[in-house]
Amino acid sequence: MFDFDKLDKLIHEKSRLAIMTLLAARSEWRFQDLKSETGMSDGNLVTHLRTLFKAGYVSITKEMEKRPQTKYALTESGRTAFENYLEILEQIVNSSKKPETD
Amino acid sequence: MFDFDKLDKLIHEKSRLAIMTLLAARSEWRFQDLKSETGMSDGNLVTHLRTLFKAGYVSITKEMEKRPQTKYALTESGRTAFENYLEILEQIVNSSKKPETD
DNA sequence: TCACTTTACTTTGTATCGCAAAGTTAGTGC
DNA sequence: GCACTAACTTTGCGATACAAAGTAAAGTGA
Repeated sequence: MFDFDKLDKLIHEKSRLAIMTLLAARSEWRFQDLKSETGMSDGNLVTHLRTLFKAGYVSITKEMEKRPQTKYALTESGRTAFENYLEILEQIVNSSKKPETD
Repeated sequence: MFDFDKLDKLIHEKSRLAIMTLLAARSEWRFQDLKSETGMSDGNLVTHLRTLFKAGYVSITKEMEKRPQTKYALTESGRTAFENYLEILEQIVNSSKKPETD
């Protein structure tokens, strides 16, 4: 069996999994783009981003071009955590596709 | 992007994911074996199993050989739900391994 | 027979968390 | 100054995971 406890709880949550997947696919995201892509409310999104930020998984860059703009990106540690998470997912997927004979 | 909303909330939860993975790998499980394998408390385990049962994902069979024994198994619908769930996981894993250039 | 154990379940209480809605702050353009 | 927007913060609700303790029913051992 896998160590399901190793499934990073911070990532293993639909909303944050969506965010992490987005962040992993592109180097940088503006708040508004994340918002429209995920369809989350401001408060909800910002809370999840802060959670990921506190964990060190996401970096926050504030800029002031025309309007205030905040950009979010994966940190190294975030990418590592995400990759580890994906590895466990992969194991689950693979093993369940080829069930062991008992 | 994937439809993360399609990630079956009943399955996408560490404890129940563990249970579903076990149930998918073997045709039948006794309560005690699930308990020792997952390390969960009675109350917690039975609650998760009942949740899955209510969703129609798990069947419960009560027997009386020596001690009372309850056996749990995946239903057809449970297996389907699990496979659908795995499919989304797989998409996430695959896409994140080969990130699209933006 | 009676105490004890085991299985499987219920109840209770706590702590956490997702989420929406509404309010807040600060900058921009007119 | 006023409307508008970005990006928060606050508040409150509802759901839920989980542990711990209690319960019921059946078997076992003395």
